Formats: sequence, structure tokens, C-alpha cells
Amino acid sequence: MGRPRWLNAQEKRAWNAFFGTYELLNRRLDQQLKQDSGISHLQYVILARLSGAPDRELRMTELACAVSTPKSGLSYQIGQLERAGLVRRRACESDPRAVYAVLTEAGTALLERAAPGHVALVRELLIDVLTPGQLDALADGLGEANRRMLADGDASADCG
Amino acid sequence: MGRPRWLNAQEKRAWNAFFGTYELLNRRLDQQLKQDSGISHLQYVILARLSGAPDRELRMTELACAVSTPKSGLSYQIGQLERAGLVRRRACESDPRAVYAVLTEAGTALLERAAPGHVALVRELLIDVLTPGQLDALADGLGEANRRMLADGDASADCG
DNA sequence: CCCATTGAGTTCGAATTTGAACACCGGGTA
DNA sequence: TACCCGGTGTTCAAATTCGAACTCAATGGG
Repeated sequence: MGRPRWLNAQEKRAWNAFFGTYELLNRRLDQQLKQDSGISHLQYVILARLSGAPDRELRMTELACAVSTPKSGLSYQIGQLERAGLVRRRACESDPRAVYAVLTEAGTALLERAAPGHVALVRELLIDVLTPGQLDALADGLGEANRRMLADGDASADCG
Repeated sequence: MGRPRWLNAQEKRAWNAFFGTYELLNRRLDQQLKQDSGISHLQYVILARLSGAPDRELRMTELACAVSTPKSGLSYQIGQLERAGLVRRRACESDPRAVYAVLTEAGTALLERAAPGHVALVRELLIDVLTPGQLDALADGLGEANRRMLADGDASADCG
């Protein structure tokens, strides 16, 4: 535990690139989605997750974990999506405590309209900029970092 | 411009890992910094940038660009940091429109106290999880994506 | 049976974020 | 000089975010 091991130049470059890219990219995606489809990026991610789930529905906690967001924030966003008619809440028969978020027809339709432009921008700004090797490195390296953070549960208020 | 080119499995893995890692990591860093030093992660980044600048000061617009945040948000945060005595605003003699944010002694001191723990967590959760090759890929690939987004100025409200 | 404990989801209040609108000032141009 | 423009930074209102506190049930000792 001696003196702190500061980041060297390369590590700093990686760190800054990681954060800068996220900030800029997220804002750009947000702007495009709001402009084109009237939803935020987070809302898009929520709809997309639901769309990929069996019966297009997920429990609140699972969904919160899937989108890496605190429960309270998800609750708020599901409220917004519900007001917009894109998602419906459904109580679980077997467990009275559980609530499912269900993608509606309107939600599915909006997602299908929004997806092409969104994916195109994701490609343009990130995916197609990277070499195949860099893509692997992101998937593997960041995937591992992600897993570890999820694993040591204590520290993550959300997820189960 | 035909049908949309959806992301393949590997691309999806990279994309999800990228976003998930950022979300979890940012929250963890925020918690630690608030706990240990009473500042947010964004505030830490601001102080750190100032600390690395000549005379420990930067113009508002430069700083906004450096931390990839909109001008209005930076203005607010500098206000907070000023109230806390960690940063001071200084008018520019030559250009009356310009404002410099200057790191104070107290700001420098707090940064020095906060840095070791912060860097240690950054290492633990991200840097030390990655192989050297993966680090290079992040620095190069994301660095390039970052540069491109900054370059096509129109779309980024901040930065100049 | 009773009550503490745990887990799911919501609600709450305070802080933050955001783009748009605004105020300010110098530089060019008639 | 008078006037409009472009760039800088702040202010504004609305939406969002976050953790903590809360509600409601089921669980499990004692």
C-alpha cells in the first residue's frame, strides 16, 4: 500500500478517451433520439431491453440491473414511458411485491422507427471507427471490468 | 444507405460493455469522492484539469471543452467550487469577456488529499483489469472516436 | 402467535443537468 | 458615429438524477 501508483501517459490517454468519448457520445445520441423520436437515450435503452426480453417484459429490478441505473431512476423513467403509452406496468400474480414493465404495441412501433437512425449514429461515431481488434478489446476488457463491478454487489445500489 | 446494418453479437458486446462500465464506474467514483472528500466526480475532474494547466488556471470555454461538459453546467459547478473556496474566478485584463477559473491553495490541497484514493479506485475498477493491449486499444480507438466528435464541431454545443 | 428482518418498488427532497434565452462587449462597416 | 454581428459567460425553467426514507408483504426465529 505504499505510495500511490499514478497513471502513466498511456493509461491517462486511455482513461481520458474513455470518459470523453462517453460524455460526447451520450449527449449526441440523446439529442438525435429526442429530435427524431421524442425519447431520451436512457428511455431508448429501456425500450430496447424490454423488446429483447421474453414476452417483452422484465421485472423492475432486473431491468434496473440490465440498464445499470438505480431503482429510483428506473421507477421515474418507467412512469414517463407509461404516461407516453410506450410501456405498461403489470403486477405479478404469484408475488405481490413484484412488478413487471411490459412493452406496449406503441412502444414496439416507436422502437422500430427509432432504431435504424440510432444504430446508424452509433456506428458512425463509435463502432465503425474502431478496428476489429479494438472492438474485441472493448468487449473483453470492459466486459470483464463490468462483470467485476456487478459481482462485488455491496457497492452497487441497484442490481441484484 | 440500404437496410440498416444492425450490430452483430461482438459489436453489441462491446457497446454494452462500454456503456455499462461507464455507468457503474462513474457512480462508484462519485460515491467514493463524495464520501472521502465531499466533491463529485465532475468536480474532481475540473480541479484536476486546472491543476495541470499553466498557472493552475483556464478560461471557462477551454475548461468546458477539456471536461466535455456544456458551458452552462460548468458555470454552475464553478459556482459551487467557488462557494467552497476551491476555485476562484478571475477576469482577464486584455479581454473583458473572458473569465479564468483559478485553482486556489485550498483546491490544490484538497486535490492532493483526494487523488491517491481516487487513482487507486480507478486502477482497481478499470485500469488494472485491462491487459496492456486492451489499454492501447482504448487509448487509440476511443481516442480516435473522441477526436472525430470534437472535430465535427457543429454538433457539440460546448467546446470551441 | 408476535415481531424483527429482508426484499421489492415507490416516493421524496435536494442537487444537478440541459439547451435556450439573455446580457455584455469589441470589431467591422457604412 | 451608429449599427449589427459574433463570441463569452451567465441565468433561467424544466427535466432528470440520486440516495435515503418509506410502504407493504413474506419469512423466520423465539
